[in-house]
Amino acid sequence: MNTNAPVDPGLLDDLIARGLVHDTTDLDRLRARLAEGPITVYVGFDPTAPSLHVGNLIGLLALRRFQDAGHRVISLAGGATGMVGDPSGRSSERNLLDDDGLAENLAGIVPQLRQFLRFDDDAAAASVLPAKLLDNRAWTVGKPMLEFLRDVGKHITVNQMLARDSVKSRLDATDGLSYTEFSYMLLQGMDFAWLYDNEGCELQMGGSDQWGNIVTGTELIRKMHGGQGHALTWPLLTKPDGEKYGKTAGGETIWLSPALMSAYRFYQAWIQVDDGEVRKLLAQLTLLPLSEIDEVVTAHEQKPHERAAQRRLAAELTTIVHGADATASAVDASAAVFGGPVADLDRAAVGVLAAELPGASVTRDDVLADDGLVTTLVAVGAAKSRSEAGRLLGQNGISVNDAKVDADHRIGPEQLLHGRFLLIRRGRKQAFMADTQGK
RNA sequence: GGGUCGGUGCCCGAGUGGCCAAAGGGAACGGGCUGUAAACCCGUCGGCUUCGCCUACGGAGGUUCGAAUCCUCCCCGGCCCA
Repeated sequence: MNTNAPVDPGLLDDLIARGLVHDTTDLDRLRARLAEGPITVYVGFDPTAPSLHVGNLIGLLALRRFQDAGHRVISLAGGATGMVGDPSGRSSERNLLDDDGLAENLAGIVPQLRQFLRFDDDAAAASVLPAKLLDNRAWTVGKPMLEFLRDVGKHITVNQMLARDSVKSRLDATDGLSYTEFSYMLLQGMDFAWLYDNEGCELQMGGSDQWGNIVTGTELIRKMHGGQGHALTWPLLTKPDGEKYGKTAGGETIWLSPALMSAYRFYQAWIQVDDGEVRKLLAQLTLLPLSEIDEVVTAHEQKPHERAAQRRLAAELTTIVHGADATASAVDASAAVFGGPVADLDRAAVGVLAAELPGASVTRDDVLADDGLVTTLVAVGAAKSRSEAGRLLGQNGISVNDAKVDADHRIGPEQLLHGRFLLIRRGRKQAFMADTQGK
């Protein structure tokens, strides 16, 4: 490897301009180090769920930005740390994952980690340094406890651990903090120190809630190896009200896995973003150059009703996560749902909707029954219960194939699109498909 | 281990024998206005076979005509003491 390979000198300033730098250890030193040549950097992802979600997107893209800028990146699957649970940013104790759950989550996440970076041949083709994917179980699982206490624990005082915000807030809270979670920062710190020692990794990045964990790592690097580690954190993605980002209009987590959230729903989540948020999100979550982002935003401000900025944001993100084809389908489906009458859609277009929209299959008899509407609303997920379905109907919140319906509405066979489908809308933004499959 | 305070609906938080499916706030959802935006206004916000019934106030019993509210035991957490 040519350690003198050219690196993009503008990387750090670009990150700052995008609002992606919340805090760093000694910015000047980091800047100087980055100027010297490729650095090895890592971001860790704990398998807390079977898929990554928007919250992880900044981290994935951060690695991508570093790789594109000529650096060597490591994405770390937290198979070990995931067993313990990070108390950072949480007000209550985590439930421990069992082995099966952990294995399942890892199986879901690891391919996603691969998806965002360039490995081996792909890296060669793009002439960037190949990315590396590691699992911290490799150096953690077999670690004897006494060795851990002597090698790692000895270097960190409980005094500093107690001073961490993540710990302090939990000490003040009524739920307390278990010793297990308290120890989390040592495990993560050990990761950084191990990567420094074995992979030459000098920089760890993460959300601002990771600061304490990361700095524990730089501390260990200094004490165990006499080296200099750097930390860089970005602000957590939050909504204007300070809530963590990651929920859709329907209140569901924005997952990256198509199995958990279709491309259409993912696309819609971004289309609906507030005007005030869109520039920030474009800057932080896309790879578009800032100059282009400013153009898009300016255009949007001139004709806000066209929602060009939201469309661009949604398209960019959906492409990154789901690919160009899925994005095209999502755009088509969106046009169908929010465009003209669905009765005009051909069979293929309805098929796309059926695939992209949440929904369910129901029997023709159930749909056509006296209470078929309510039954269908619940089956399809438009209402959580029959009570809620009734309420929504009473509030004028439901339409079937574009037409508002009331509680007395009875579904007739002529309403079935292409003899089998029903487009159900709840409110302005949510759409569902019922499919009788001719049954 | 002892003492003490506490565990209420998605969250926070009132309630301390009937008027409680449980105040108030937040979130969320629907309607109106819009641009699939914000703000604002109105409404809803446990379930069901919905003018009634069922389930629910950490768990299990008990007292009572009647309990989220009283008693007993248990579980969990905070704080103080050991």
